Amino acid sequence: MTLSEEDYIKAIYHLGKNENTTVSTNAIADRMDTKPSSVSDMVRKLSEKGIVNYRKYKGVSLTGTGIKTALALVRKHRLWEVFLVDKLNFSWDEVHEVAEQLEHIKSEKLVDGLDKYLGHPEVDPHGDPIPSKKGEFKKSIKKLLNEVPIGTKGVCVGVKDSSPPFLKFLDKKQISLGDTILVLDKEEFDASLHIKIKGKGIHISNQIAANLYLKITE
Amino acid sequence: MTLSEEDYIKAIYHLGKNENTTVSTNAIADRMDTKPSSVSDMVRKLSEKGIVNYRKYKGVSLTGTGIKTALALVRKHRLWEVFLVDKLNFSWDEVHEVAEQLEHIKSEKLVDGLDKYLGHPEVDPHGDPIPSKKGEFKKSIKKLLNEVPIGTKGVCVGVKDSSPPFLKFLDKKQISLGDTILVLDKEEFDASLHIKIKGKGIHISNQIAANLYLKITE
DNA sequence: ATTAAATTTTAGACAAAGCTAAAAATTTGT
DNA sequence: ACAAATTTTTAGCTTTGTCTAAAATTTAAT
Repeated sequence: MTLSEEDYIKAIYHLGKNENTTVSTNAIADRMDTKPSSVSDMVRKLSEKGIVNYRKYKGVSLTGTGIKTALALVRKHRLWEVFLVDKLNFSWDEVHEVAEQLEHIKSEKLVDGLDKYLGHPEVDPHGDPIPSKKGEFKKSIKKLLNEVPIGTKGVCVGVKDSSPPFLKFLDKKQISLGDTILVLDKEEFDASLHIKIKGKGIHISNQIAANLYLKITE
Repeated sequence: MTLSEEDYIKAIYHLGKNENTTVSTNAIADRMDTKPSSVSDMVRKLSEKGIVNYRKYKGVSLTGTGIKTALALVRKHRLWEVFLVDKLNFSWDEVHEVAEQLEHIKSEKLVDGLDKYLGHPEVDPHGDPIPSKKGEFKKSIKKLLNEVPIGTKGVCVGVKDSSPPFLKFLDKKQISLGDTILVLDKEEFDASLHIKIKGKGIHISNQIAANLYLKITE
C-alpha cells in the first residue's frame, strides 16, 4: 500500500461519510487538490486491487477491505493527535498536518503500543471518535451546549457567535476549543449550567451555552 | 527533500564515518541494497543540489549542508528509538525498522517536543550519541567492561564470548543488551567489579567483565 | 427530446527513481 | 607500461503518480 493509495482511501472514506455512499471523481479531486484525470487513474488501480467498487462514470465506493484500511488509517491519525496534544503539548490546531504524516507509519506494534500508552483514548482532541483495533467506534454529533442533557460529556469544537466580545468572554473564562466539557447540572429557573472544564466546575448562563458547539459521542 | 534523497544522505554519512571521507559508488549501492547505476544518478542529483561534493569516478562526500541534514536525520532516528524503548516498551532490537520510518517525519516542533519529553537524552538504546539540535554530539567508542576506569557509564552492546553458558549466566544476572551500566568500584585483589545496572548494584568477576562490550561516550 | 453544459475518462507526456546492458575510466598485476 | 580486472557512468527502458488536452458519457435545460 503506497502513500498515495492510502491518501485516496482516506479521502474516499471521509467523503463517503455515512455509509457505502458512492463518491464522485470530481469530489475526490477537489478534496485532494489534484485533477480528475489523476483520480480516474488511481481509482482504476484501487478497483483492480479490490479496495473500491467502481463503475465508469458512476462513482466509487469502498469495499469491505477498503473500509477496514480506512479505519486503520483514521485510528492511527487520531491516536497520534492525542499523543501530540497530551504528551508533547501541541495545541488543538497544530496537530493535523503532523498526524497526516505519522498515520502512514507501518508498524502494528507501534499503534498498539501507542494506544496502550495513551490509555486507550476514545476521542481525539477534536472530539472525533477513535476506531478500535477491530474498527469499531461510536458516531459523534455536534450539538449546542444548551441542548444536551445533564451528564453529557463532549469536546468544545466551535462557536455560533464569533463576535469579539463573546470570544473575549470565553478567553476570560478560560474556555478554549478542544477543551473537554462535562455538564454537571442545569438550573431550572434560568436554564444556566454548571459544567466541569479543565478539571474545575464553573457556572455559565444559558445564553453562553447556546453559542458553544459540543461534539459528543453517543 | 524526498525520502529517497534522505536515505542516500544517511548512507553517505554513515559510510563516511570519521570526517569528510570520500565514499565510493559501490559502497553506497551495497549499503542501500541498490545498483551502482542508480547511485550514480542520485549522486549527480544531490551534487546539483549542493548536498554532496562529487567528481565523476572519484567518489562522493557530504558538503556542510549535507552533514547538517544527515545529523538532523540521525538525531530524529535516535530520539524515536529512545521513545520506542522508554515509553512504548519496545525491545532493543525492534526499534530500528520503525525509527527508520519515523525519522522522515517533517516537523521541527515535533522533534523539539520529543526531545524535551524524553528529557534530552544523550544516547539512544544502542549507546550511540544523539546529536543536539545544533548538530553537536560526543563520539562514542566500544570497550570491554574490564578495561574502563571507575565511574565510566555506558550501554552494554555486545559480548565477546557468545557461548551458551555465558549467555545463560548473563540472563540469570539479568544483564541484557541495551542496559546502561555504571562502574562503581573495582576490587584490587581480583579485579572484580561493582557495577550499577537496572537501578541496582551487583558484583561481577573480571572474567565476566572481560567478555562484555560497553559503548561509552567520552 | 434534442442540444448544451458538466463530468468523467482516455491518450499521450513528464518527472522521479529504479533497473539492465554496454561503454568508459580507473586500478591492478605482472 | 600495458593488458586485465574492477569500478563507475551512460543510455535506454520501466513503474508510479501526476498533468494537459481531447474524447466520451451523463445530466440539465429549454
